[in-house]
This record gives sequence, C-alpha cells and structure tokens, in this order.
Amino acid sequence: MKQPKRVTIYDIAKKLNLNPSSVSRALNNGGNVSIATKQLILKTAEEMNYKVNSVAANLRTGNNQTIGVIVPHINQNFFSNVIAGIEEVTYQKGYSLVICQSNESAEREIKCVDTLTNQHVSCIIISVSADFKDSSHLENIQKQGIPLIQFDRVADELDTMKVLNDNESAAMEAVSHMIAQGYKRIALLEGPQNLNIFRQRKAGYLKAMKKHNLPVIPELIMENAWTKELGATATRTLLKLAEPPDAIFASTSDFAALGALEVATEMNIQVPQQLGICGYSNESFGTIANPSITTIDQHSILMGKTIAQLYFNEPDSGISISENQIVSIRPELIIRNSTLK
Amino acid sequence: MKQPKRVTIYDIAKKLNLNPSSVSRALNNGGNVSIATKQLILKTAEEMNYKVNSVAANLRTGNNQTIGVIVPHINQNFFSNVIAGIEEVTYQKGYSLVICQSNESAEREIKCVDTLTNQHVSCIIISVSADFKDSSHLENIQKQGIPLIQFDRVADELDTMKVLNDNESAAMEAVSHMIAQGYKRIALLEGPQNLNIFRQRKAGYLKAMKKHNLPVIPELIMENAWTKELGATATRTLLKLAEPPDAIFASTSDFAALGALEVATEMNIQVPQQLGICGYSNESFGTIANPSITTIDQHSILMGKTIAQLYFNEPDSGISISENQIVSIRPELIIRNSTLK
DNA sequence: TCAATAAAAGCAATCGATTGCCTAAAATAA
DNA sequence: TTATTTTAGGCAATCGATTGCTTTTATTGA
Repeated sequence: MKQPKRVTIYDIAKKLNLNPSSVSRALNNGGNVSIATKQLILKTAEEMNYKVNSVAANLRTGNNQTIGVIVPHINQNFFSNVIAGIEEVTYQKGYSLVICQSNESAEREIKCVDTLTNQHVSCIIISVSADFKDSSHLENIQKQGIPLIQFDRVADELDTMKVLNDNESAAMEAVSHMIAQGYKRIALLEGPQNLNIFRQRKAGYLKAMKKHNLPVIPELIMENAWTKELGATATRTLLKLAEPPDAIFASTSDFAALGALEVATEMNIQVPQQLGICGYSNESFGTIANPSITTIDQHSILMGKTIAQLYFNEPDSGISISENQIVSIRPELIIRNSTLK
Repeated sequence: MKQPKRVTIYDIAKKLNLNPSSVSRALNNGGNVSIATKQLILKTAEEMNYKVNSVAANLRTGNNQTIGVIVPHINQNFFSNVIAGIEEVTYQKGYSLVICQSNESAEREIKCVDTLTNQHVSCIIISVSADFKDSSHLENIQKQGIPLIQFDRVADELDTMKVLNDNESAAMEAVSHMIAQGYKRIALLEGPQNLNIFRQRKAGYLKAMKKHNLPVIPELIMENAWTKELGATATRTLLKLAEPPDAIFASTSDFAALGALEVATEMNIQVPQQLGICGYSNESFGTIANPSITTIDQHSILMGKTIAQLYFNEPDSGISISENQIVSIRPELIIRNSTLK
C-alpha cells in the first residue's frame, strides 16, 4: 500500500495558474484575494480533496494548537474525567490533546515531558506520578517557554498555574461529619506522603481531630493504604487491635474504603453501627455498595474544564483565580449510609 | 511572559563553527561525523538545553510518529481501558497518541477525523459514534493514505483493519448459560441497531433461543435500553407485563443491568430466584452489586494492545489476524450470582 | 483620457531539521 | 613522496504553509 502523494497548495496553485500565496490567503480568509478567485480556490481545493498540512503550518507559525496532558493512568476514573473535561473546552477552541500516561513512574514521566516539549505543544498539563521526587523536568518545561499547568497532584514548590482540590477542607469536613455522628476512634488510611494531596488530607484529618478534642492515636494511622487490597490489609490490622477504631477514613480512595468494607463484612462487623467508613473520590460503585459509601466528590469534569479555561484565560464565572495562578475547587462531601448511625 | 527563543541546531552549529548538517547527524547517530565532534556536539546540545523540534523533523521526513484515536467518550471504562492498552504499546515504540472524543455525535466525529488527517498522523484508530450513519469520512482517511483501524463499533462495509469482539458468540454463550440455569422467558435489552455490536449481540441472543427451542417473544425485546435509566425504564415495563420475563439479558451494558437490578429490588422481585440478570462489559461495580452481576468481559486492555500491535504488524503470539486484516477477540463470560439460581 | 489610488496577485524568505551530493582533509598504499 | 582511498564535514535543496514586500492590474476621480 503506497502512500499516495497528498495535495498541497502548490498543486492547487499550479492547476489554477496562481501563486501558492494566494491559495494560502484564500484558504485562511486572509485579505488580498478577490472574491471570485477565492471562490474558485475553495472549490478547487474541495474537488482535489485538499487537507491542510498542519505540521507545515505549525512550523511556520510556531503555534501548534496542541496541548499535552500527562497523567498517571488514563483509565482511572478521576483522570479520565478530568481529561474529558479538558477535551470539552479545548475541542471548542480547535485545539487537540496529546495524552501520555506516566504509569506512576517518574522515569517515564520524564520521557513524556520530553516527547511533549519536542512537539512544541502549546501547553503541558500534568498530575505527577506517585513516584515523583524531583521537579527538574517540570522546571525544564518552563525554561522552554511552555506554559505549565499542574493539577491535583502537584509539586507545591514550583511556581506554575495550578488547579487543586481543597483536600484539607474536604478531609476536615468528612472527619468532622464522622465525629458529629458519634465516632471517636477514627482511623486514617493514608497515601504516599510525597504527594501533596495525601499530605493535605492527613492534615485535614489531624485538624478535625484536634478541633474536636479527640486524641490522635498513632496506631490508627495506616501508611500507604491506597488500593483496595492495601486498604483491606490495613483494615484487617486495625480491627485486630486491642482497641480497634470505630470508624475509618480512607483518605486515599473509595477503593480503599471498599476494601475496608469488605473486611468488616467478612469479620461480621456492622457498618455503620460498629464501624463507620468514609472514602474519597466518589467512584461509581459508591452507591451500589452495601451500605452505600460516604465519600468526597472532586468534581473531576469541572476540574478538567477549569484547567483548560485557565490556559485560555477564560474561567467560568464563579471560578476565582488567585494572584499566584492557583484555582482551588471545593470538593463536596457526599454523605451516604456507611457513616450514618 | 515572552516566549524565549528556543535553541536550534543552527545555534549549536554556530557556536561550534560547524555546519547544521553535522549537528543533525551527530544527534541522530547518522554517519559522517568523527567521534570527537560528535561527543562535542552532544555535550554542547546538552549544555544549551537543546530539544529537537519534532514539528520541523516531521515536516521533513513526513513521518510524525503520532497516532490518532477517536472514541465516543474518553471517560468510559471500556474506552479508557482500550486507550490505556494502545498507549502501552505505542509508548514503547516512541509514538504519541492524539485523542479525540466524538461525544457520540457524527458531526463531531467528522471534525475529529479532519483534525487528525490535517495533522498527518501515522494512523487513525476509531470506534464510531452511536450517531454514525455514513462512512465517507472514514473512506476519506484511506484516500489520504492514512492507515485506519476500526475497533469494537465499526463500519462493517469498509475494508479496513478491524479489531473486534466476538459479540455474537459472547451473547450466545451468555444466553445459553441463562437457559441452562432454567430461565425460559428471557428478555433482551438492546442498543441502537445502527451499531454493529448491538446487532451482533441481538443475533447471538436470537441464535441461542432458537438453538434451545425457546420462542422469541417480541414484547420481551426492548429497544434502545443502553443506559442505567433506560435499562430501568425498560425493566419496569417488562415486569409489569401480564407474563413478565424470568430473566433479562442487558446486552447493552452493565449499567443497564444495574438499572434492571435496582428496579427488581424496588419491586421486591428476587434476583436471581425470580429474575436472572446478565449485563455486558464487566464494569468494576459488577462484583459489588448485590447480588453480583453476571457479565461479559471484553478484555479491553488486551484489545487496545492488539490494536496497536496490529498497526506495528507485531501481534502477540496467540492473536491471529485474518486475511482481511480482522482480529477477533474472544470475550469472556463471567458468571456471578445474578444468574445463579 | 490620464493620473492617483486601491485591490489583487506574485515573489521570496522563513520556520528547523534532514539528506543527497560534493569537496576537503586525513589516512593508507604504492 | 605521490597517488589513492576513506572519512569528515560543508552546501544547498527540501518538506508545505505563511507572510512582508513588491509589482501588476483594476478602479476611481479629475
């Protein structure tokens, strides 16, 4: 199957005995073409099945109408929703998206950044991998003059545009709700502390406990419990304690919460009566689980839209951008049966 | 914030008093450069923070190492998994992905095709929108000499590479399983019949019924029940019939199955004893629902990988490509409690 | 009818990397 | 030392579209 040669503006120009520049102007609504010839050119281009070569156009104009997105996994609900939100806005603007997944690996993240900078994308949007240690590759993006927007999982120290969830408040609200329901020994399932989001959620948990004068018990804080399996394991450990918790805040995800719920069920512990469970990120299965799982919705699609709007500098009304280019999106506590005594 | 001018091979050449061609050769491991100067060039490039401009390179070589993907929705489990699978392979090959969503709109799908052909991507991978009517935009891709791979939802009549699920067999297997469980009046929730996948699933249903000598009852076949809500509505109608079904095959999705399950629960109808329910596509909530939902797994990540391998002409062992460039992936019936009497 | 002005079209450089071809320099052989 | 072969590096065209500038043509006014 040989690649047939594609039609260029030169072909059109030759056929019509015109100069390529006129063809270009006609196709781009630039001035200096009579209406008659413009019509003729457009008609001929159509007939010859001409398609602009955006690669050439981009090289010339230096503007490639493409935005790069790097996420840990494309197929995770939160990220795919954010991407869908971004796409919704960028599509309207005629931009396309180049998507890469870092697979939670810093090394691969660096390669993704390289690919995108080589392509001279107009902007890079990133949520860093769990493996994230060093931000020099991100600084490099800025050195190349490419606008950088971080979202959700960010390198705090870098001065870039950021779209964040207010994780701390959300966690605080969730824990306060549990306390209001009468839970006192509230365990925390926490995620890798090199990621800002998990640090913030932990901070919210601690603040809520402090505010309501509840003791923070170190053995109730479980590190690195951010998958369903790890959540289950952590829960098993917790429930075997001499003084087990009466509630679990799975700050990492609903998956961890689900793991906890399954272990509780298996151990014949009543949720929410004996054990309250709260997750994070409002996965679709939250309403289906029995009992349904209290969680926090991150407004992921809105987040995606906001990110794109931030780039185009046209935020929705109601979205406020701080002076240092940070947008904070308020997550929403969704109270369901798993924490309602 | 002004765009700092980026370093080019000319800058490197000037600095070293060399010709750009030598720089290019050094960077690309082409011959005709002494080891000493090559080292020097590489070092200098590094120091000057040089990044190749792939736009320029692509224009010259006509090969842009980019693959375009068009799906109805990025954030649907099946599609995001397929994309993740594609990405896994293309990343290894140094290709990047440009992703577009058609939003189930034919009009938008056409625009996506245009964007991608303009970018001269190396290949276009598509699963058509529900709104799909006419395949001229797809033919146009081929006219432009761009390899086209269709997957899952395809235009049958077009002669392109295709990666498909064997929907008919899977549906047949599912319905046969239900029959074996003793269900006799099996209803079908069907999707838009302009999509091949729903036609095939219906065909599988019909074949299974015929094979086991069960009558096909028209009033048990519900059109267009392909969301949770539509599935619920259809189920409500079905269960109010004088002679209601004793099982429902939600051939459209697990979402429809879930809708059915909720209606049954609400009407106090025992699943699976009084009503068997089988879904399609193995959504994550299938195991969580009560009872857990029997479904069909489409091996979506494998499907994505296979698509990419098909493009690179390096299929995994065990994957066979038919002469007309079609790969069929065998879905897997996952039997859970919702159909186990 | 002719000059002055405006509109249309052409010319050629440009974006940055690649590559076939050619020349100069170095290495080898005679 | 000279002739021959390698090797290194330079030159310039090319990919296709865009765009500032110039020239030609058409239009307007006197």
